[in-house]
Amino acid sequence: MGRVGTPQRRDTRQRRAVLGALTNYEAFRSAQDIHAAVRSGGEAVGLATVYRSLQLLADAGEVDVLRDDSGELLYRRCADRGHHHHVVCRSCGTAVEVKSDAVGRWATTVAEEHGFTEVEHWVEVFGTCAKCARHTS
Amino acid sequence: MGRVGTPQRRDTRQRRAVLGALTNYEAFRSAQDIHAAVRSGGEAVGLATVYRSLQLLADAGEVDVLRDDSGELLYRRCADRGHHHHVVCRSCGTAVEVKSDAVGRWATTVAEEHGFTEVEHWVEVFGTCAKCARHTS
DNA sequence: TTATCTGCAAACATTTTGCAGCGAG
DNA sequence: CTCGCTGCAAAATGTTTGCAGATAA
Repeated sequence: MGRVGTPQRRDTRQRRAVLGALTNYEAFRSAQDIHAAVRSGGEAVGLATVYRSLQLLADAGEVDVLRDDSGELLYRRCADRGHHHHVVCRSCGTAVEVKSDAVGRWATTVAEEHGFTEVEHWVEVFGTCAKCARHTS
Repeated sequence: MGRVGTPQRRDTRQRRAVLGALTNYEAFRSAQDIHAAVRSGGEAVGLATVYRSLQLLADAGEVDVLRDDSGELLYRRCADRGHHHHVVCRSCGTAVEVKSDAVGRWATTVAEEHGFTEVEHWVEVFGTCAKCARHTS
């Protein structure tokens, strides 16, 4: 009879490196950017391992994930582990965490009015942050 | 001196076929699904042409685009040409158009409070539609 | 006639996966 | 000693693009 349930998680040098790169970093970044950051920090970690670690962290709710316009996945470790949204800078990825029960309630209500169940909502706000506005103008 | 501005749009059999497949179809579908639908309707159209047509239609605001969980782009022709959101069925793609000035105002306000400009928001609601809930249960 | 469109195949970019060896527990 | 993890390279996926010929206007 096969093993069920979540396998043990091991504490490896590579996973510590990925988590380290995410900690206290305010911008959403792609897996490739994070990989580059880890490497330039002196740690040798394979790209596939970075992808696998990020997936694990995302599944565990340790990091937030969103897609940019081009469809690339971006990752960031947020202070708030609960449900929240982001205001993300289109140009540098910097993000601010935002809470709003109102939006969630609106989504659920509207969906249920149309006969939908198991309602989930996805809200992201994009803009140009103050710093990037200064550089660009 | 080179030509500037939008090139002429030609009315071809292929584009009519793609637009036809989108007209009065309530679900969001991938380019590949739409391609299959066009073909099974008896029209010979290349996949690349379908992609190009959809891009053109999307740029013109004639069709709405969103990404599903897997990152695939889905297309649908909506009645409302203005800004609106969708409640989309996770399982069949059927979508209901929803208007909400409140959500837009909330997004803009919150973003500006944090110093962001050129604010844009992205809101989609996912759920299981009544029909699919019946089939699955 | 001529600029745009089409089809095909090749190119792309991101992400996933198979596998053999490594290493945490 | 085991079973999960890693690195690499190969595969998979969805989408885009170059080019030569077809075709609206």
